[in-house]
Amino acid sequence: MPGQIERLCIERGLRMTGQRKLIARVLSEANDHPDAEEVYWRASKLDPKISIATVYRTLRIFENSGILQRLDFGGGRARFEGAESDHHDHLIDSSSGKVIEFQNARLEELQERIAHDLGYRLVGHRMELYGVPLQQDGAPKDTDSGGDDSAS
Amino acid sequence: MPGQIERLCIERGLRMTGQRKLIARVLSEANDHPDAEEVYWRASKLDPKISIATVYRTLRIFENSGILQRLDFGGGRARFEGAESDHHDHLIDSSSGKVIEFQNARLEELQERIAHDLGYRLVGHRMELYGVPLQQDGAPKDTDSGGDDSAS
DNA sequence: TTATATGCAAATCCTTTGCCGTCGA
DNA sequence: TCGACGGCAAAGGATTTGCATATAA
Repeated sequence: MPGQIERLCIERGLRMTGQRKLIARVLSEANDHPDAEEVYWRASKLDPKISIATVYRTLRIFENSGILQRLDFGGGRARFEGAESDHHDHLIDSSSGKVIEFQNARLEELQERIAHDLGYRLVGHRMELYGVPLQQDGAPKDTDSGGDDSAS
Repeated sequence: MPGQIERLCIERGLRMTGQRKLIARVLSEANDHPDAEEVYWRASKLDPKISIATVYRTLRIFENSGILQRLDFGGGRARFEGAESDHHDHLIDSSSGKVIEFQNARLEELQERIAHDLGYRLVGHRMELYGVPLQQDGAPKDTDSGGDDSAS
């Protein structure tokens, strides 16, 4: 039983080699947003002979086929997630690096409207929120804070 | 009369060398979001002997001092803008690469709320909208479109 | 004077590519 | 079969860094 990613590969007519099946499987089983090296490590456990070049090539092919979504949370390395899932954005926990997915219709709607008001048709967007856990006590008030780009 | 960037440098006690003054000036005069190489070209016109290494080093120092904001519009190179200006987000014209700045209070508010509802205190965020000019005729209806990361 | 900056070139990091043997359809 | 694919190592692009010299304070 092929995973969702492999199924999509077949749908798009991609040649399914052992390596691609493996990478597809790794991605289907991932609940996080691994970077290329991480995908490589996971795939290596199942096939120690796989090459990092193949991983990069395959990720790019999957991305170009609309099977994967390339993400950028800063830190210089691209990260990936399946593109099939319904749209969502990410909140990155600045203290732990943990990534939380969320959806918000009003947000989407607002973005469309903003783009439209500026004379554009929205064709894509990227949004990441960076936050620290509330709980405990934490800072009493807000903290406008400039954007903190690095999340390594 | 030092520009705004140089003034901030002095405030933070940074040693003001000729190169730093130059780079500060280039940044103060920029109305766009230049990358390191672009800053280098502009600075080179005023001091042909300046090194690209100095530009990179200086940009990083300014960023770490909270004087500059590092941006990432895809394309693999970091871009910069002064951090002093009031907060805004960016809309990138996918067809021309042009960058438009905008502000939207409801958006900010909504982001704060989303983070809070997820149990986080927002400490930063990054948002870019990618769009194509409306005008003319264009596609009749919407086009959800997956996220298009590249804007080179 | 003296710690800090700059220039230059080599080094790093992530990612892509040329070449050639291998393999899926 | 045969063109597409994978492995290896070298190439690339952006950015950083070691080292010796120059310079701001």
